Amino acid sequence: MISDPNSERRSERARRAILDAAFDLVNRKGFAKLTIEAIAAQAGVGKPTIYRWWRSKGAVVLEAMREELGDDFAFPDTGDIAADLTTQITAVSQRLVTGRISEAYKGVIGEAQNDPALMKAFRETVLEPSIAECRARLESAVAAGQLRSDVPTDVMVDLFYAPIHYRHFLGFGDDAVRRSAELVRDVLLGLRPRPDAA
Amino acid sequence: MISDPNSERRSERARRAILDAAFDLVNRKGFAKLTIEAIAAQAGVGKPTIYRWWRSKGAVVLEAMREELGDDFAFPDTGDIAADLTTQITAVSQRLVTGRISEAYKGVIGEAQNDPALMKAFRETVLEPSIAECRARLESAVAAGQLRSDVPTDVMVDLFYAPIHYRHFLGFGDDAVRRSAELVRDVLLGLRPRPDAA
DNA sequence: CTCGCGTGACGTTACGTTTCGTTTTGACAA
DNA sequence: TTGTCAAAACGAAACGTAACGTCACGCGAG
Repeated sequence: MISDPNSERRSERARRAILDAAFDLVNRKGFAKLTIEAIAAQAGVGKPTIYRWWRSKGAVVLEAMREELGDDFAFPDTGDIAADLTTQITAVSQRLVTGRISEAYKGVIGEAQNDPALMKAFRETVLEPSIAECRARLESAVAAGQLRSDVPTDVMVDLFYAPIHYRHFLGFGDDAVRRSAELVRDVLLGLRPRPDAA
Repeated sequence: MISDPNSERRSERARRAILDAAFDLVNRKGFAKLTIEAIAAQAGVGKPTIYRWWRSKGAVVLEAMREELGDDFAFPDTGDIAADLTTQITAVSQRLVTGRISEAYKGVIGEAQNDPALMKAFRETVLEPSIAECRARLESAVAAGQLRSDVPTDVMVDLFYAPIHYRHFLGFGDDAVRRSAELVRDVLLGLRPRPDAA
């Protein structure tokens, strides 16, 4: 590990080339066959430059994915919670399974299983912003009386996000996308307010 | 890759030693730091013997985990679906997060992201038997009028299994176990039959 | 002048395979 | 049931290869 580089003198050109090369390579070769040496070669950069600024290839790919993703995690709010959830959950599922970041996403989470710092970074920069947007939308639906109020919204979030990730990581493939609308419909069957006390 | 060994002449002694060493090492070192060479050394076995019978360390660990797990995926059936689900989902969550197979489970699924054959084997030998048991129990509950009949039971299974895996893979740790009973309770709020047509 | 940069080389680790005796095993004969 | 024998799996060792993460060097930009 190289100690304490001065980030003010950092080369933006090298940084961009590294992230671009990493993102291109992870999609063409897959995360497992991605190497720091290949990133350096394609980026026209020295290996020490990569090791100077990132702890692992997982960290590089996370940052590349993070930039590809942008910082717009906004949830639509048309007033119709069923429509908004169907739109967004399907979109997220599609982005995970068939989208540009699919390989990077799987790879980072796989590596993060053995790298707590990487897991922390992934959750803070990718997962939690997305969860927060979803929960905010669900809370507004609860306030509008469109969803029951006796199930915590963070559990509701899990009911939508967990199946998407579960199906993605466990290799259900396109099936996960196809069934995402059905998932939203079925979960909403249970999350609608009910007049009686069952 | 070595071609077509005769499984009738296979050494059970070597097989046992390899699986035991793999399972011990994956728990002590973690899956990422597990190597075929270390397995061979600890098992007192030559590397070619491992490569002769398994395609990768993931395949070795899967088989070791599979044997540790046994083939009893039975779901309790006391007639009370809430109690049975709470018991079993909590148990499965605990086994995943803090149990003996935790490291092996995470490692195999991580490697399976880049190894379709391993993913297929994992699903067929571990995941699907467990899902089948869960779904059978849910179907009997539907038949008994304890659960609504307008949500497919395979979606119901996902509502319980997906959050467990999702929380495990995304590093929620012990929190996943602590909240599993709450999860069952909240999901059941929505899966109970409702008298009205909302 | 400083310090990040690219280059190239370093020792190390693990890969997956090959070679080579040794030992086990199933098949067959008595 | 028991003995023998060839085939094949075995353990050990060594191989070339790939990528690791680090270091030393000289260049060039701030």
